[in-house]
Amino acid sequence: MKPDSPFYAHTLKALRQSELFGRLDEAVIKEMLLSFLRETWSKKSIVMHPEQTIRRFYVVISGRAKMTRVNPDTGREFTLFLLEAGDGFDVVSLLDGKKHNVSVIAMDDIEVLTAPFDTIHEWIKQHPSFNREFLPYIGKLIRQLTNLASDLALLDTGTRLAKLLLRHTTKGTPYPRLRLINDLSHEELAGMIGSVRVVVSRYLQGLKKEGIVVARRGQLEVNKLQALAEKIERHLGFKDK
Amino acid sequence: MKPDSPFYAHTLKALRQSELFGRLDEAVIKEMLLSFLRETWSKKSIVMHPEQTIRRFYVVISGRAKMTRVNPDTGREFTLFLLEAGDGFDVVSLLDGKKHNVSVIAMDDIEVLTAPFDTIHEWIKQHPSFNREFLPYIGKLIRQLTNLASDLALLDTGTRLAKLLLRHTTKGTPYPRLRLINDLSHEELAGMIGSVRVVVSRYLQGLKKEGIVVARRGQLEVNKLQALAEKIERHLGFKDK
DNA sequence: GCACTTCTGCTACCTAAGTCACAGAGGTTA
DNA sequence: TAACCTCTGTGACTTAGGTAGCAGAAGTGC
Repeated sequence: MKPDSPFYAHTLKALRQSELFGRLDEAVIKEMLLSFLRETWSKKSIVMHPEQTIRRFYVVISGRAKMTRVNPDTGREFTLFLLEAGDGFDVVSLLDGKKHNVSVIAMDDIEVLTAPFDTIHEWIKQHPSFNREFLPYIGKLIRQLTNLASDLALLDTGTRLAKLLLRHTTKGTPYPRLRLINDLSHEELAGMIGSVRVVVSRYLQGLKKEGIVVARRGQLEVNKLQALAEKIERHLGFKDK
Repeated sequence: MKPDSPFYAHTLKALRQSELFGRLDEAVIKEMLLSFLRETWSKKSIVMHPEQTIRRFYVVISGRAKMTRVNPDTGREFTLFLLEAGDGFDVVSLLDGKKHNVSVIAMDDIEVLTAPFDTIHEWIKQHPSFNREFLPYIGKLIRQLTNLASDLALLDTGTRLAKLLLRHTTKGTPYPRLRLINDLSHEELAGMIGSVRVVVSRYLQGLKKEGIVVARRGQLEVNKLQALAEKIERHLGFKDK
């Protein structure tokens, strides 16, 4: 992407705020941005399917996307990651060069940057500072995945849902705010905790009746942050979040 | 570990055969080995608990260990990784420097090498060749975890068990061999697929009756590799293993 | 060789969480 | 504004997978 592009300024800004690029020297970021191509994808479109995982690396600039895997028998979809501005994919293929059986689907109209794997590999080699940001980012990914897996193995659906909500709630004044997932359908929420629409609906009813959440079609808010946290604590002792 | 140690030779050999160190120059391996300390741990002992994750990095030289997380309410244990010779832990804390809520427990009498995080970070910085081996290794970890999580979310217990067995079976002549997990108790196997002893026993009975596996106390073998694979295929279309 | 522990198999039972089906509310499109 | 689609709520039903408990087999330690 060239500096004279009409999108240059806000794209650069997004990179500056990202975990992967934010702490790099201005000159380095700009150099990298030169190698990136900008793409836009409309809501619900498939940004990357399994066959394409080995080609290019993507960075989300605006909007949300989900990385999913589907059970072809039942048609059930499981969301491995919710990707937002600053997130990159697919990290696995980038690391080991092999195909990865996941799809990435846009949840909003989104903007992404993309560059070939070779370019990223070159950056890792040439810019120790980039490597230094990249490694902790991968650490965060693994952390998320270990939590996801052990939650699935050890907790019931109600607790997993409560954790999902808690994780995305920020204590705001005067009210807490549910970030990033507040407008998702029950179907989507279910996909994120490895369950099914009906079951999520049921549990949400429970939370509504207790006054812990407030919901209307496509809009969810957490009302009693404390009560939500207690609900989870009672069911387990994990502190790792 | 100094070259005159009685364990030097076979430790060096183990490193040479490992994924992380195997392809490094002889001189580099030897230099690294100098910084490592050797420890031994007896079966069932806790090699590392959550509080210790931030201190040192470990590499397994011989024997097996499991990385687990426990639900304090139910006491149920879930095995995130089975670690064997060549595997390192804890990668997450190494990458982001934060505590990680996992324990590592020896499943045999084991030997490990250990070095402070700073040392490993230094290697990553100083030895591009090490970084080059390290990144794909992390890729493998993430791959394993995404599979673990999506299997838990999308597949039934029987299929997960079948996949566990298949994954550790090597086509040998004249018979296939079940590697690494052939002597584990049903309890341990259950921990690896996020289930419970009784349920695993049940499914194993089924497999025995079909002649797919042969088992006696603490000894499990796969007899009909093909049949096992078909059992899984029927239940899903994943090719990612 | 005996006592003790660990593992396996099996039965009976319970329940969380799934499927199916339908109706009405709320948005969106023509 | 009518027709359509998507989302949510709910009831009835099924079932996979869990708990509890016990007995005997197989190892282990003394």
